[in-house]
Amino acid sequence: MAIEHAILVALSERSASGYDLARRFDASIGHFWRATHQQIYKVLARMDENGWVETDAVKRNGRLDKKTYVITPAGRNELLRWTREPSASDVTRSDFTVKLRGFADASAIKSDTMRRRAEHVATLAAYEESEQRFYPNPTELTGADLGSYLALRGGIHYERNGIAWCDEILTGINGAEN
Amino acid sequence: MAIEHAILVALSERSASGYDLARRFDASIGHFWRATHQQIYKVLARMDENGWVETDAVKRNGRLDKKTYVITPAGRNELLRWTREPSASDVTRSDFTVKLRGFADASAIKSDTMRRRAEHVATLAAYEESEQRFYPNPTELTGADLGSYLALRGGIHYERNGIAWCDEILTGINGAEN
DNA sequence: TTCAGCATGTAATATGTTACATGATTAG
DNA sequence: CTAATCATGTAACATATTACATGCTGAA
Repeated sequence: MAIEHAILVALSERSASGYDLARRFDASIGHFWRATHQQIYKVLARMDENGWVETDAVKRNGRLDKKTYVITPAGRNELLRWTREPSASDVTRSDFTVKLRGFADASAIKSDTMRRRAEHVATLAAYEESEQRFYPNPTELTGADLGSYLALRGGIHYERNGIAWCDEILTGINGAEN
Repeated sequence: MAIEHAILVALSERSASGYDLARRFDASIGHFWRATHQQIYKVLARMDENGWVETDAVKRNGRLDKKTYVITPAGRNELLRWTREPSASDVTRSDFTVKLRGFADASAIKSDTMRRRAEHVATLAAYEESEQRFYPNPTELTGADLGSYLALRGGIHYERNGIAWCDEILTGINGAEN
């Protein structure tokens, strides 16, 4: 009961095909909810049965129809109902933290930490570019734009935090070596 | 291929029954990897077949044996092998961020944010207490103790970051109201 | 005697991943 | 003409959750 809602949010921003949604999940939404196209197609079919979405199918000689999914009033209603429920706390499953805690090989952990740090730096740069480009005047935002901006800010916080933690890990490991 | 490793880490610290592991997953390890007792029992059975763990079963008249799981050399080997692989980036699935991005009901999001902030504050306090109690001299730590400490530090960073983000969300929503 | 905690598990269901399958269109 | 991108899906498998089932022990 949650990928449905992520899809509803995506469709409330803009109608899309399954393929299109998959790409959007790879890009912005994927930063806090990942989904493959196979899963998206299955869930969309179920949501269609529920009446949360409608399709606008376009025939394509011989091939499967191209479908554009549109959120229905019932879908918007469901999104609203779900928004009003307290949200479950985030389940962060972190292989890396398991590894760190096990500490089976200090030098492997060290190089993994450096690799992760570089990933955080790259993602942060991408987020900051989006921030500058799309939200030059954050204090003037309202509604869905404000929500998207605050979600992006969450990503920025998360990446900065990740970098700081990596630095602390590296300092800790280097200190223990001497 | 990951809850196995979390269990191996737990068992490398200390042998335990399935029930015991479930409790440890509720407590410290559960902060970065959650698992129910049902899942743990199933996975332990598989790990036993793989030879990663051994059981030290105690008969209990009529009832199912009480089993204490012990990590084997093969299990330690597997843990080492896995540690040396680069770790997959964390999959953070955040209902809350989906909600925030959808922004279907500002006042519901506001109260949810306040609730989450309080959770972060409480968890942070618990972590900081552990830090003070168990790691009074962090610069002297080595090996698994250092790993556990750095994992805890990750939790502390995470909670502080969560609080800062909640504050930013609340400021943003309050600003948009005026 | 009742409730919490210890202790083990099965079964059904839901969710998510990986592999496979097909074919058009467009840019180099 | 070849590779990438658009576009849809099925099938098999793996993983995780929820409901159910059982029974002892010790404290209030």
